[in-house]
Amino acid sequence: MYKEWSERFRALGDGTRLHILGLLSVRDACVCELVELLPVSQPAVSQHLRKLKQVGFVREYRQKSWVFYALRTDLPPVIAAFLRDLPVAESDVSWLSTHQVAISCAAMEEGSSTDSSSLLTKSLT
Amino acid sequence: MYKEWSERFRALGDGTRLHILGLLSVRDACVCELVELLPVSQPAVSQHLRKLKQVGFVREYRQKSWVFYALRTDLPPVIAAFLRDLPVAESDVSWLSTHQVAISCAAMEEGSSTDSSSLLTKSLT
DNA sequence: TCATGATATTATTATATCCTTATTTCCTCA
DNA sequence: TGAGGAAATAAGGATATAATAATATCATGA
Repeated sequence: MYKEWSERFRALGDGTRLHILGLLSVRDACVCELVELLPVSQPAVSQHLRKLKQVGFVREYRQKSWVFYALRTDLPPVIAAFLRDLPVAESDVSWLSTHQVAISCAAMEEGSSTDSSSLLTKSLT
Repeated sequence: MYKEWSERFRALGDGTRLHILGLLSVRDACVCELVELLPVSQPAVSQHLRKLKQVGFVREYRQKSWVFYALRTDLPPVIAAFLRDLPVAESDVSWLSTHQVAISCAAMEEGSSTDSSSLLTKSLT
């Protein structure tokens, strides 16, 4: 009866995963960006993302060479409410706003317009 | 930054503890009642209660020979909202409603009126 | 199709978690 | 004050978790 919710909460019960969710609440991000912003190795980030995907908190989509992760829009209301209030470090927000490596690269490589914000508004398929 | 919340969620990340919180959302209960309703030993129940107390989800108070546990009323809003929606097995609800061992004993022993419901409405000190 | 870079998986280790049994502590009340 | 019951703590073992390093997979573009 409580198995599903205990799994969801275990997924939230780790500082690194909360950090990831906070970052994704600012904008979608690819794995390499998360690796830059988090104090753990790339495999560790991958494993955390897998866990977050298993419980249905994030989805992934491929953009050029990069795998982007995004918060799902069909989160349980309690979880969605929590993530809305989740604080994000100012330094993280500014990094994501300015130093957008992968998004810049993607935008350049596909020769699209200078509006790279379209990458941030992907809807859940 | 995320330490406090990850600890709270780790406390919720266990089926037995969610079960306990569900029971306490019906009414306050003493440890021996929880032991009867849960499929684990008395020390295990005590340890779960300690963890729930450490993160501020429950409080304890003594009533005669028994230690009662109750949900705190100053929970973080997200947690309070979750607990309001948390389902409780019908069998648990009926056990707590009818087979109220410790409360009956306490009421009898202190020779009080037949209204044992006062025990259920303790406010947080 | 092959090389490359991005991500995922595997193997391993250290630590944390959760259970049990045994024991101790702490109230209550005779 | 001391006997008895209720609950907490301690000790120990099995499993889960989270990190790393090493390796494998996979998509892209030349």
